[in-house]
Amino acid sequence: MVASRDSGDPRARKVPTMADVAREAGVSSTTVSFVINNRVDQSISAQTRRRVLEVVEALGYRPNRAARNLQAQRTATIGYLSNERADNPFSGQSIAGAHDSAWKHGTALLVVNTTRDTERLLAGINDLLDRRVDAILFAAVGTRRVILPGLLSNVPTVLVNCYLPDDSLPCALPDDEGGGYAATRLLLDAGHREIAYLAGRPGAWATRARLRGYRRALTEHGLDPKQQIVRFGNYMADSGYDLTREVLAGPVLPTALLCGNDRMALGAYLALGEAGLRVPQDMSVVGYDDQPTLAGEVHPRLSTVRLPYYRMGWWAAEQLLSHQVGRLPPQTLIAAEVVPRDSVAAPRASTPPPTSG
Amino acid sequence: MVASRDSGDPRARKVPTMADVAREAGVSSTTVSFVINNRVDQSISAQTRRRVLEVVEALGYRPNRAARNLQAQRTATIGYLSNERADNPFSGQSIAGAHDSAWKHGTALLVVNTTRDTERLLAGINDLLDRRVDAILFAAVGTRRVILPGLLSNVPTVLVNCYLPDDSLPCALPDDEGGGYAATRLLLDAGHREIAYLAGRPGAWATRARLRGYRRALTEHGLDPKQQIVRFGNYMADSGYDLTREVLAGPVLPTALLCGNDRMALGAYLALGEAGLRVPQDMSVVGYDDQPTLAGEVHPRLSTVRLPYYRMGWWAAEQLLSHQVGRLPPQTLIAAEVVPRDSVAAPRASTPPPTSG
DNA sequence: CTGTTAGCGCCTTCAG
DNA sequence: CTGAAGGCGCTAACAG
Repeated sequence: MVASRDSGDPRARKVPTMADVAREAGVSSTTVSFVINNRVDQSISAQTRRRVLEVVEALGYRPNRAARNLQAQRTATIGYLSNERADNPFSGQSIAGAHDSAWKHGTALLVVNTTRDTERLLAGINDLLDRRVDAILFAAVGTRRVILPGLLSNVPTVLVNCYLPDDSLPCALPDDEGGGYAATRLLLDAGHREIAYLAGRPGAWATRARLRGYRRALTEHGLDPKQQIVRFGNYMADSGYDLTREVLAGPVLPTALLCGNDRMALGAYLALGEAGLRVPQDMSVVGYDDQPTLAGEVHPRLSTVRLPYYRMGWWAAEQLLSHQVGRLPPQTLIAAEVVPRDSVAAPRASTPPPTSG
Repeated sequence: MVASRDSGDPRARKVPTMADVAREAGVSSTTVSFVINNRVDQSISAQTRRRVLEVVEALGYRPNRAARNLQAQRTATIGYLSNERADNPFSGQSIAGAHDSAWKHGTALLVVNTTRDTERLLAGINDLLDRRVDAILFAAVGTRRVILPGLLSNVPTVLVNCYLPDDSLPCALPDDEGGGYAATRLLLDAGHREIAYLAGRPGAWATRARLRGYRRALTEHGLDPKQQIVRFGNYMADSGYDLTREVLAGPVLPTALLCGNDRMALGAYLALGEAGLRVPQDMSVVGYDDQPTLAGEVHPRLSTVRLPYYRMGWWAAEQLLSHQVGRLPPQTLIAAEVVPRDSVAAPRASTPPPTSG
């Protein structure tokens, strides 16, 4: 419920300025400024300070940031620029991470979505530059390589979820190899030896990284990756469904399905259900992403690996706001942690591996 | 790839000011201002205009918005304030809608997430006010009633996905009654007469509205809502799963399941699969929300109703930026459109209704 | 058609 | 311990 201050239209009452406070308190505006900003290098008598603060309170004075921005040559604002419309289930997390870090530093977040169009990207950067943001965080919706205009070298910039061909700007990337490794270990440690990998879109950065992790985990366990079933899909639930049916129709039945992401795992759930197989009793399933309102809610709750969107956003803003950008390595991997839930169990019976050589 | 303008550190080269342009072009800064802003009420000789533009180009001059903001007493910025951390799968859509509208108007979006804490909310509003945003869009993550501090009457404000007890601020709300009605009609039109409603959390605004729509559609079709199965859950997939099992175990089997949201529909899919029932051959299912990367991807693709997050955000920003706020009704319903996909078919056999009276 | 002057609201020298 | 003066970069008002 909003109680109108007065019956007139909003902002009718002139908002008090520092000069108003000064006049009312019988001091100069310089003094007011010192009090407002708690300047310790200046000594203000307790007397004066108190009077100023009283007037500030009485008038409801608040400093005008627009004026302060002009004079300070900084705006306590960082630009969050995304490479496409940030409306997927994860983008909010990355924005929230950047936001929370910024807020902690008394800084605001200006969000600008671009399209995949270069013109638009340029316009977005220019707008941010014109507004004199202190720094820019450029975020991609899906992990990828990007090409960016040189304009960005005019302001501290950190990349999130993407990287430049020449690594000329520091970036935060999800540790998908580590994630793939951890996901595989989860299954290995539960006793599985036949772990089919229902991978995502072939060629994608994430797909390749996760696959590397998968292979490394297998190898470390003395298993030959070449002996395992690996199929590629497209990261959509349907492809998980189709791939699972293919695998179920195949000659060798794995005891676990490692999926490219949670949506594919969901497709696997559906196909498994149709085939009369139970998760995890008949088949263990592991996803990837920890997709909000999905992974933790399906039945049985899906074991998965959390994509560190929030933390990437947070980390990038932290670097920007603590002026670390110059000292950063080209790429920083942010851990993707395993979220063990209910979709993994020990394999039913220890079936012998496809080849015992 | 970023090509550094020069080898020094960023911003080393002083960015040119309007005075620089004026000096270089041999005119006054007023003239430069007129040219830059394309002021039609002022007449500038083509000669002068061209020279100024050349210098602007040569120096790479761009107006400093911070300075302009101070002088213009407006910032071409609107604040997007959310009642809690906007990191769910939908919040990005609402931000994107507001953003796209703002961008069209040459306006930027300052995003501030608050927590459910009043202190923090107050701090967020004050920050936005201090920064002299031209307007504020207050968005709730889930549709609900809210209480807001009177501070907001100092700036044009529109609410999204929430409303005030006294309707003193205009708001955009999803037309969930219309959505519930449309979803039910989808099933009715396909020939279903026994439509169980697996509703969401009892008492929630959305639940009540959708239920009203459901009942209205039934009644219009000469069906008695009281004869239908209605169960309440909590909007999570698990409750859809549990409720579906309950219904399947019951004495009367409906031919269709109308679910409180897509996650519950997903739970229904899982339970149905386990029971050996196929969607839509054995049971039609309709969800609600059109949850991104979920509804359109499950197998079969889920028929649902799209929650108008993007459009609510867009609409609110439009009102704010076209100064319509004063003329708005207390509540504006934004249509929630049906998205027919593959999870609805005609009922297998026309079983007689539970009671034929 | 163009220039001069003043001021948006704040902060930072530099004097007292 | 406090005040006066000047300027951040831009635009509006008023001359000429």
